[in-house]
Order: sequence, then C-alpha cells, then structure tokens
Amino acid sequence: MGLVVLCGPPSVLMFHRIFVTGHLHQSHQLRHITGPLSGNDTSGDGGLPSGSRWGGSRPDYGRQGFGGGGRVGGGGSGWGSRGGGWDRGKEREVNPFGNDDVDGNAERAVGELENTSINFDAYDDIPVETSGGNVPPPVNTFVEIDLGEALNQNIRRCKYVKPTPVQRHAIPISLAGRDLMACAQTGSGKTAAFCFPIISGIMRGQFARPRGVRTVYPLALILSPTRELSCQIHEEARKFSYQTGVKVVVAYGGAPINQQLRELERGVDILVATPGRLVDLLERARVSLQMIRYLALDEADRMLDMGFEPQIRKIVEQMDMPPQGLRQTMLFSATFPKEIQRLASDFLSNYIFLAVGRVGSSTDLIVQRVEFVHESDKRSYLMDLLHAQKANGVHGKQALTLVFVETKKGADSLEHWLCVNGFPATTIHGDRTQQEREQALRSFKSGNTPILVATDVAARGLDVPHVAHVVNFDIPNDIDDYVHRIGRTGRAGNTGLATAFFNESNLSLAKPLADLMQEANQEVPAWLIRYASRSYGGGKNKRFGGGRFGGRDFRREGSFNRSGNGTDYYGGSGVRGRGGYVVTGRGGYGVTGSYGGGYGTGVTNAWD
DNA sequence: AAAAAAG
Repeated sequence: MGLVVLCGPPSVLMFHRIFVTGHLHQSHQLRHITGPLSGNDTSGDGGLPSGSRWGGSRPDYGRQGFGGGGRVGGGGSGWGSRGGGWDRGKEREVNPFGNDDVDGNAERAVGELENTSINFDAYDDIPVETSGGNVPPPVNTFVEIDLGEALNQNIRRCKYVKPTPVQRHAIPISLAGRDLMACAQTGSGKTAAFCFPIISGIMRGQFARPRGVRTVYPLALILSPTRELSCQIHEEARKFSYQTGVKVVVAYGGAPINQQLRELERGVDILVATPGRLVDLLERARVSLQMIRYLALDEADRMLDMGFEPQIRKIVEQMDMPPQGLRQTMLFSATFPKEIQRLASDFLSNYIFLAVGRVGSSTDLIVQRVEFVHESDKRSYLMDLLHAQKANGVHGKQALTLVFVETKKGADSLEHWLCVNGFPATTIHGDRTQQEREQALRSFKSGNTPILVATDVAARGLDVPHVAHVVNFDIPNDIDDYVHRIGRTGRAGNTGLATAFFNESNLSLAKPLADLMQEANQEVPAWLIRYASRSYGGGKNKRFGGGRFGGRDFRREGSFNRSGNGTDYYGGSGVRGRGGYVVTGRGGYGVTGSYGGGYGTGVTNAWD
C-alpha cells in the first residue's frame, strides 16, 4: 500500500482516490490470477456448487470480487474438495463444550449463574474510530450478521449474548472481505472477532485444494507470539467451529512434532501456530501456504517487533502464501505503535483501521495502583499484599494473583522464595519445558497454586478467568507491555486490580504510566506526577508524543495530516471525540464517556 | 538488556 510515501497537503478527495485506485487494481488482479475465485459474492450465492458447508448469503460490502469465500472451479484431476479425510471423521468430532446440551440450551453450571445482570448498554459509550475507504456499518446482534446456523449455535453454546464492540465493528468489515488493522482493549473479544468471519467464510466457500503426498493446504493461518496463546486460540476456535465441518489444528514448538503432524494429516482448514514451528513445517514441506485465504496475526504489534519480524516476513512474504489482495489479512492487538503500523501495512491491502475502546487501551474495569517500593523491599511488600488478599479469599480459596517479573532467573527465585514462605506459587517462563509451562498454567487456573510468577511470556492474550490481581513486581520498560500485563485481569467485564512496584530504576516509565493512568481515570499518586513532570527517558513517548493515543491510524499522522482541517476523512458524519479523533455516528455511537459497568461476570472467555 | 520463538 503506497500510502506512506505520499506527501503533501491532505485532502479528502486525494485520500479517496488512493483507495479507489488500489481497489480497481486489486479486483483486476484477482480476476486475472485466480479466475473463479473472483466470482462476485452476491451473484454467486444462488449457484453454489454442491458440497458447500453453508449456503447462506450476505451483503457484498466493500471490495468486490473477494468475499473470502473463494470458489475454485470444478475439481480437475489431482484436486480434491477437502484437505484430506476430515469429512469422513466429522461425526466423531469431540464435543469441545463438554457435557453441555448440544442444542446450546444447557442450564448454566452452578457458579456461572451470576452473570444475569449484564450491562451491555455500557457498550454504547465506547469511542470507535475507523478509517479507510467504504467502511461497512457495525451490527448489533450476531443473528443479523448471518454467519450460518452451525456457527450461530456455537455462539449460543458459548453464551455470547451480544457481540462486543470490537466484534460489532470488525466482523462486518471482515465479512466484507476487507483487510483490517484492529486495536481493541485487552479482554474485549478479539479472538472471536477474527475467528467468526474465517469460519463462516470457509463454511460457505468451496475450496478445491491440491492433494499433496504429505503436504497439507490450510485455508486460514492464525499466528500468535506464544505457545500457550496459540493453544488457547485453538481451543476457542474449536468451539466456534464445532459441527461446522471446519477443522482447526494447532502447531507450536516444545511439544512432540509427530503428534502435530498426524493431526495435520487428518486435514486442516484453519492452522493456528507459533512462528518457529510453522517455519519448520514449511521447510519440511508438510504445510503449504499456497491456499491461504485468511491470515490473522494476533498480538500483531508483538509479532512485528524486532524479535519476530524476520520470521513473520519469511512466512508471509517468502514462502508460498498468496500476496496481499489475494488473501484477507487481519491484524489484532490492544496496542499498535505507529512504527509497527507502518511495518504492518506491508502485509495489508486497502485496509480499514479500527480502534475500539478507551484512549490508551487500558480499561477502567481495572483499578491500577502504583507504589514506590525499593528493590530490596519488594519481596516483603509482595508478602504484605498476599497476606491482605488471603483475608479476602473467595470460597476459602485464595484469589488468583499473577506476578510479573523481568527475568526468567528472577521468576524462579521469587517462586522459590514464595513457596518457602508458605505461599503456594508456580512459575511460567521460557526456560521451563513446555510441559512445565502448561502444567504451571493449569495449576494456576485451577487454583491449586493461586500465585503465578511469570515473565512476559504470559503478558499477552492469555485468558485466565478470575485473576483478581496482577502485580508488576518489576515494571516493564515499555508502556505497551504494561497495558498487556494488567489486561490479564479485568477481563470480559469483570473488575480487577493491578499493582505496580515503582522505584528509581523505572524513571523512564513515569510519564507514560502517569498519562495512561490518568486516561483510565485512575488515581495517580502525587510523587509519580512529580517524576513524570521531570520527563525522564529522553522525553520520547510513543503513546502521547503526537498528542494522540496509540490506537490511531498512522496513515493520518505526520506530513500527511499537518494542515489544519485534516481529520475529517470519514465522510463527514463523525462526532469529534474528546481526543480530537472522530467517533463514528452510526448505530448509536457518538458518546465518548466512560466505559464502565462492564459485561458482567463469566460471560465469555474468548474476549482477547 | 530481556523475553519469545525450532531442535
């Protein structure tokens, strides 16, 4: 997308023209290269070849000729309709919902009944920013989206009553076949936002795939930065795709590859993976990306930072994946620094930028505290916190506390110290075996070891219900990491507590932290404000440096947007939000007040 | 400088 190189005065007209050109070019390419794939959605619906997993219809919004549901013409020789063998085994599919009523009308289990008073109206107050051409309007219910009956039934089984804000906006965009860069608060339902359209698209599409000897050809690829997160996404995606005929497989390192290979051989539509293991599979030619129609990067900013970028580029640009425009690419994260957005735009084509939620992307469902604690006092201070919490224990059990530290060594030593002092703790970090890591997470989730000491491996995406308290024992060097870490609590509408131990080694974070807390209506201690005003760390602040929050389309920054009236690219129907950005006026939006109230407890666990 | 990600 050549948008970045364009300089000079911004104008609405110019902006539109860029998109229009891109659009035409893209359609042309599609038609030329893939033939039947470019068949228009609407016109094609009546004539779906038999064998489609779902014959529903939906309006054709946005880019023509790519509804995600590409149909490749009649199977010539050497082409089969499935990746291999999955249809035959369909009736034996394990029910990922356990003992739930198959019709999705199961009584709630005891203890889950507490979420009867869900305040979904709080949604209407959430500011939403979109940019890009021809943005499809948001939806209000799952049913009106027409995802297909099988998927709707799974949505009911998951007890999702209404789409969350990011889902309301992202799903229609995605169903329209558009590329998307989405920025939404932690715990706000991002997984489902990219899974639903992918599953729906695969259900309704006809995809002939080459039959390789041992090579499999997934239609969708979902990448995430940690093994545990990939597992979690896989589990969620399996629920969403239950009895849809869509097969989800996960592949990640640290676990025996043979088992994963066997799973792959049984057929795969959606592959969830961590980058390293995927590269391995690609080099062994056990997986080909040739038929990829959907690419989703979860925690996308993390996937494109220094450590991961080369691997991601290799997977996306240097293997056999169709280029942007011929696939649909969706990037999701709670944070999206401008520099990373710039990198990310390499993977996208005529994309829509979507930001949902409060400025700074941290929710006010989380009460944030900062204490000044000298390095040498941290352990005893932590002990005090844990003791105080013990008194609050629910149902005799201690509330779950997630303690973040900077290093793997520090994690081990703190865990040991806690255990010695009578606090049942375990730890998760990259020096432990995968078995140990998964065991630690299970033990934490179950409440067996209600204290988990973690490095940043656990900072992103992991959904552990009922985490009451996140302690930043060591404050991270990056404010975005802080946002993700505290986002392990306060999920799916629950409230949570986050405590950070601040001292003289964290001076560079004083300003961004104070700003972030202020934005989230938190009480900022006077001493922190004093540190913040001294502006350490070279004064560089990526979140507020441009006077804007991180969740903002980089295409509207810099030389592109200097001249006075540069904000109204949105068709003029916007209301100016308090950050100065445009809040879309559609569907009852337009209020930029607080995002309070929440969604009630235990509504879902696929919100990130 | 540290963490993660292949074996």
